[in-house]
Amino acid sequence: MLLRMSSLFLRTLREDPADAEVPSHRLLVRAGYIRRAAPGIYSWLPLGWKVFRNVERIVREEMDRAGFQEVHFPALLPREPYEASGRWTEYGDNLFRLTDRRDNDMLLGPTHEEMFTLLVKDLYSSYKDLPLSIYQIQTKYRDEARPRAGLLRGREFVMKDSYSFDVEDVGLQRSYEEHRQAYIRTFDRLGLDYVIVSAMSGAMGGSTSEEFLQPTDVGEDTFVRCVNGDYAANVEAVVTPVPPARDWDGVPPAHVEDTPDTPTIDTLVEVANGTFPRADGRPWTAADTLKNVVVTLVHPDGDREPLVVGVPGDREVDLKRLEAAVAPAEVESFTDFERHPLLVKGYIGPAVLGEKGPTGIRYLLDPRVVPGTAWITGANEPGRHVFDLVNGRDFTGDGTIEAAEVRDGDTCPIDGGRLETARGIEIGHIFQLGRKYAEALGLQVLDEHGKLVTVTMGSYGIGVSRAVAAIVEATYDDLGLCWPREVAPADVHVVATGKDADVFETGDRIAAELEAAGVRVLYDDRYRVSPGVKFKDAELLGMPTILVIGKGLADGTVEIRDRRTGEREEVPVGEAVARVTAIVRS
RNA sequence: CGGGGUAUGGCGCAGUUUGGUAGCGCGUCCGCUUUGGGAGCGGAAGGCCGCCGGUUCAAAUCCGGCUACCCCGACCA
Repeated sequence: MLLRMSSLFLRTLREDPADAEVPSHRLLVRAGYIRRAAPGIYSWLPLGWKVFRNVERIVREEMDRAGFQEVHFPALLPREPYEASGRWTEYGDNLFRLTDRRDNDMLLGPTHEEMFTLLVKDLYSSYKDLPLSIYQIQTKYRDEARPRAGLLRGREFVMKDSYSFDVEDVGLQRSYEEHRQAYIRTFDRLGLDYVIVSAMSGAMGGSTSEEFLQPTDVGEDTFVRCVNGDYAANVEAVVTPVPPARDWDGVPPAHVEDTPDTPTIDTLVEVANGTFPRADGRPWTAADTLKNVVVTLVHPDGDREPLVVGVPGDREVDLKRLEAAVAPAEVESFTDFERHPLLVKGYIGPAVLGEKGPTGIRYLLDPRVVPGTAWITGANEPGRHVFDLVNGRDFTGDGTIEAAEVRDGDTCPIDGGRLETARGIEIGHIFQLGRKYAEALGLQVLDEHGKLVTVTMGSYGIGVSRAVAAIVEATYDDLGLCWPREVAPADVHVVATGKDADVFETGDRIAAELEAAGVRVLYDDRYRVSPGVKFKDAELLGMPTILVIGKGLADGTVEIRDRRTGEREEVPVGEAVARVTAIVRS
């Protein structure tokens, strides 16, 4: 259907909207693709809706091609299934809740694991029915504390979510791999320049998990990748290579020293260098100290447990990494020093820690704190620290934990190369859920021996509306939007400039012929609009090819421009349709 | 939830310090001119100045309270 600018429901803005910061948000609003309806909730206008549906179509085609079957659940859901899985309470304020006229609790679905699981349970009861992968493309509702950046984090958004059901673990791995391949094809077609990173399954339970990230500074996820290209991971999932254990021969016995007024690492290093210079003359640094950070874990059943994390003093504890490591427990700051008199704030040391120590508090160490390493650390008395305290000789932890911050330049766990940090938008996430939901909701089938077994599941998501924004972030330039052809609202933007009837007659004819040839056309047939306005709009709106009909017509030529490269070519009017068609099909 | 900011026509903003007819640019409508890089001239429509209360002869402006939105952080498959 030919899109005519003269009647298209569109108003482009000459200036940036004041409330939009990130490029995708700014440009989509300015180019008249979306409008804000409420915080984190957007309306789609004709051009935006076309892009959205193109993205949705590509996702659907690739899911169908992989043999997954599409279903469609309601967005408005009853409370019971979410009560059964525990998420009615777990989701907390992020759940949009409402009641119907009979006062029954309802919710707007934030995600649909429960519904899928129960549907399969309803219909299937034999191992012969499996494996099965089903999906939907559905509007999801999450009452985010802080929606931001337009489509990147909304309270209403569209997600494609798939679920796989298998009897055995190997089957789950196969289903997972099928989804992984389908995602690769999907994101390739969407024109994204994504990175696949190892991720934490976090609160979802389960084991293997990977994220598809579109690298960009405005992304909300931080990930690392090895400069040698053999490793990429979300910071939460980064594995620290463990240095070899060291020999502690020659390390003097541990000795406690007075270090007044040194509650922080900085003050400690200063006093250590001033009062206790090292024998070899090398100055103490923060990396020589062992920092013991107390936090409170809140377990899902409500139990509160203090935990001490020991990290080299030059690193902070990264709360996100810590939470990922202790999931499903949550982390709160520790304030209860009154009930734990042995914990001396600012001077906490290993001597009182550990499940077998005087406090009985679990003590987990950063992987860098290997046996044989010597540390300056708290002596559990105000103003006192212990020097040359050796792991394995003088203290041990209850295990290790990945909770220290990850930094640019850290070491790759695969080949020892340098890790670089970057930000990205999460556009897809695949993981092996395992049996958590199947167990909670009683999804079992009979195996070949007639025995009931619990089904193992995988869960796979693509943020469809978010992908629209991610594509913009990956493709925009100074002039405006710049769509990859397959998701663009049209293949070619035909611009008629000038006032001659000839120009518009030619434009009408070429637009019609292009449409007849199967080329999607946006036709700027606005009369009495100056050429400058039309060119600016064409660049802002971002169709991949622009065909200008104007002053060249006197010489029998029109101009074809590539929106991305800016390249221009003059072609005879008679060849314009064939030329554009060839470009579109190439 | 903590910190910062903003709220004036469809959009972007000035006006608030020092109370006195509500303004500018863009957009929209009408007329004439203009047509290869966001045209010109003339005319017009469009505003409970976020809300509630107070002070005052008089409040966009001063005072008190509230709300909404944006940004940073916390939170968030």
